[in-house]
Amino acid sequence: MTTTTPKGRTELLRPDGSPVRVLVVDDEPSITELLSMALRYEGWQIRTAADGRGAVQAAREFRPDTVVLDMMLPDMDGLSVLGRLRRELPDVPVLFLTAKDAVEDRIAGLTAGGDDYVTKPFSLEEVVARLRGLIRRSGAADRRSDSVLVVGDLTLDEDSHEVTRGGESIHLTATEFELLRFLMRNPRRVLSKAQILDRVWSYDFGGKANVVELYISYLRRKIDAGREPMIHTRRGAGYLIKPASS
Amino acid sequence: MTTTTPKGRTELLRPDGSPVRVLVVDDEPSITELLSMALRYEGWQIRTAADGRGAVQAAREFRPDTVVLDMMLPDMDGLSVLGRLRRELPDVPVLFLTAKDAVEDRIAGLTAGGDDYVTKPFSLEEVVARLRGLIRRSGAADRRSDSVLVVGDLTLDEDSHEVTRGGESIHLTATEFELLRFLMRNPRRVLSKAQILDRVWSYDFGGKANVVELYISYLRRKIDAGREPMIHTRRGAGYLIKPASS
DNA sequence: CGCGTTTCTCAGGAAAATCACAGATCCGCG
DNA sequence: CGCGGATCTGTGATTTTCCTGAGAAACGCG
Repeated sequence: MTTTTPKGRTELLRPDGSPVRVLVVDDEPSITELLSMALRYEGWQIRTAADGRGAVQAAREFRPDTVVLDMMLPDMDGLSVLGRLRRELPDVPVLFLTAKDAVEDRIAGLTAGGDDYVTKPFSLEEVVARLRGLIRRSGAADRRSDSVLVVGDLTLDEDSHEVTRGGESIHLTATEFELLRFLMRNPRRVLSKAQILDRVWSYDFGGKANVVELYISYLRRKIDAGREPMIHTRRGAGYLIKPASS
Repeated sequence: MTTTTPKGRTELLRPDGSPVRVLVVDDEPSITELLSMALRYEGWQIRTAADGRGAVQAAREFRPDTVVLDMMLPDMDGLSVLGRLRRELPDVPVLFLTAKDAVEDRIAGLTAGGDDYVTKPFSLEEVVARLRGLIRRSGAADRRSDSVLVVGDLTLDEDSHEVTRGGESIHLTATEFELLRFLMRNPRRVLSKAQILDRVWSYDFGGKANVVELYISYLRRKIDAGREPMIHTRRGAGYLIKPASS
């Protein structure tokens, strides 16, 4: 089920109308904190655990709808934790966090059941998007909630990664796509460069804030080219997207 | 009966609209877990058992539409289990799991009655495809549900393994066929290399994700050669297939 | 056992994406 | 109207990702 808040944000809810519950398992407090903040902001209920033992117990008590699981835990290896979680929560999809390099070798079978993973360092937009996807597809939320964001004549499909304006298909790079998704998930709302940087770029990004301007510029060329602009600058404040002519 | 979800996935249902029920029998928890995840994702209801005794009991209670049966069980040999299962479930088709080498001899005779088998290590695509075939042919699901996938002018017949584009027949190797089937069962959806690997390659595959690129390349030569391409790369995300010109 | 086919590894090169830098442009304000 | 900070964008270096040829190993089959 989805509802739309007065501000235009859509949020996922469970069929009975209660908030989605997410268990976050990672031993680095900075990560669990970062994720907690971001996921609470989505309107979800969060519980955190720092190790496998705590994860299993939290799973038992908290009965989450989905789990974010770091594969690198201090007390037991990721696969054992996964096994025990599965015993507690057979139908709950898991989003794995893995180190960038450890990826290739053995994510075996992990995505087979509809699970998913992101590599560290991740961007919050990516984690949120993937969690939304997992929840949506698992049936914990109403299945009819679909994967298409619409603002005016602009559409963005999170499954096919397809973006269209006025029916015309538009090709975006991965970063452009995430930036546009973030804008479109917050239509008519001014987003500061800092917010955008924190959300769309990975948490360890060391570069200049100028990249936001740069990518806004890229997006405009592709989205607004020739047409009535939908992406607007609020000098000294940030950017916002809204339907043309309003 | 088949229904089509909003996302374009088709799922098998029983004539009364309830989900298909599958009993999975294997003594290795990692296998039952892997299969449970994958088969649940197909929208089926799963029950597992770890030995012959449990299998018979589960059969009696759960009344599955089909059974996945490891022929190597701890308590009794495969044939006895099969016999007792048959007494409980006379008309239910069975998918045998067997070790790669111990195959040919006796299994061949067993499949005469409409059953089927796959050898360990298997790929999930293969298991799912064969189960779908068994269910379809057994009449547990509506018989009209057919075995041909169609995307644009590309067709793939899961029964005859025939592939055509624009009417022209195309010869694919086994791996190419499974990859294309997976793509075509998820048209217009971006599939990551990890997803593809987990689904199309066997669960013990230790190689690099580069094989996916390689086989995509093979497929393109055969499917897209000269024509308008249907297989598309989403850099940093994965691959997807969709009808040409859209 | 030998041959053709299939599967897979490896590595070079091509293509695309990301980002820093810097000069151009815009805007609000005095 | 002119200034200064904020924003925009062209250029090109760097990094990442992807494609594909060549060949080795495994397999299937007669």
